[in-house]
Amino acid sequence: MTEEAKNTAVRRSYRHGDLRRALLDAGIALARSGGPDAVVLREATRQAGVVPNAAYRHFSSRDDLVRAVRAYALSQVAIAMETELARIPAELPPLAFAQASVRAVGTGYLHYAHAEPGLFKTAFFFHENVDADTDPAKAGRSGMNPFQLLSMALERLATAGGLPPERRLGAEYLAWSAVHGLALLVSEGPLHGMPEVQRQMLGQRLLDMVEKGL
Amino acid sequence: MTEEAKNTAVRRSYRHGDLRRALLDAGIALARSGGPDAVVLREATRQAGVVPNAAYRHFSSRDDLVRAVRAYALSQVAIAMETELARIPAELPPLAFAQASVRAVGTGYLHYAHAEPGLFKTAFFFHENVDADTDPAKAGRSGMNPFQLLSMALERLATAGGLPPERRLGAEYLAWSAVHGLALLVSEGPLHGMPEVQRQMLGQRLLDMVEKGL
DNA sequence: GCCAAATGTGTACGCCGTACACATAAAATA
DNA sequence: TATTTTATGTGTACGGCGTACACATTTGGC
Repeated sequence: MTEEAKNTAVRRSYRHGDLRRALLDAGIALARSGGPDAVVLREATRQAGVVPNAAYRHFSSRDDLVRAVRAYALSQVAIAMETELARIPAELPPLAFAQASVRAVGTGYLHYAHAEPGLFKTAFFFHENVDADTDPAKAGRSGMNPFQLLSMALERLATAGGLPPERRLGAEYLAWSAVHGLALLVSEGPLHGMPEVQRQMLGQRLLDMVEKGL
Repeated sequence: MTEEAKNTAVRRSYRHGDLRRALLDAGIALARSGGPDAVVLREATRQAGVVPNAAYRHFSSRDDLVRAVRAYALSQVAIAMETELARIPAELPPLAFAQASVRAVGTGYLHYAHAEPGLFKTAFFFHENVDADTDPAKAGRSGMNPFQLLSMALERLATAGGLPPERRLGAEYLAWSAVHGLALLVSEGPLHGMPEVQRQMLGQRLLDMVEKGL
């Protein structure tokens, strides 16, 4: 037992080893199964096998913990988008490549919202404590956040001639609106639990709509 | 003082008069300034000048009170939509009338989301306790809920030939997605506090997108 | 080896939702 | 009108939450 007292295990020594990590993991697990409201500080400390107040050595408040979980969730969303982007054949003609990029970021976004509703909701749970630098997103794997990835895709589209310059400004928000709305209906709204096939179908039609209507 | 001890007033007699109404009013006020999470039962009873447990004679739980507030908020959304629908000149040619209808319901929805972010969020706060008959909405003034009003507008569009039959199925959800997404970005998201003009502009462009892309 | 900094503990407070027994006013019945 | 039932508000209590403050223990630098 060279290394004991790890993240989820109930440690035996006074010191924990990496309590911050353990609390974050617990917070992520809680958010995964219930969204941001389910991230309760005392429960996280319980899972880490530590007294409630120990958390305050690593997070200044419950909200601070939620923020950390949100940063994680946002990076996961970014990764989901990047994964879809990576599937695009590089040899595609410019316009097709750009269109595929827009669809890819949308698909990744929708996919994550369906696969991890709780974390998705945590990632884009505005409402409270929105500080400018955190919003709309934190880091991704490529160093870009979800919003930046969307902007990039739309810029590709504009450059390739698929998006008239006069419609460029604010296009991120229009596309984001459409995709975000469907993501919510699917992840926690009336479309929750919809069969996979129908969900993908609806996602594709929504992206058609965005592409045609932008 | 023929009638005293009304809604917000702190009554003097043992009986309140209409505690249920007073609690609902308080709940609405709380939701208005902070969304569903701000609806705290004890505060509502405080505002009604009554002991906490008195609430349980009228609402079986806090969630029950929130549900009542949500029903109110939904009816207000419906009314906002109906108000916009009423502005449409009846003598318009069928297709134009149908298109105007779709825009009207979208505009009403967006307008309410901007004017009453807290209540809007309460109205469409899925996530918890979604029971089939309550979802997606409760009653409006015309007896229709927001979702039904949207469906009606889209049906007009389909009938007028503005929406190909093969694209009719699920069109409500596509349109709803787009509008709902923007409503969220505006009411509690990164677009919160955006100047009125820009907001309306963005709303119109979004509805353009929906119209062209559906 | 000693001291200071970092990290976990103990105790306590005021919120919250809500269960249960009790008090009182209004309505129904006689 | 007198009495009983029912509706409605009160009192007390419990456990859970976030978190403030003082205290204990370990670790790391000198």
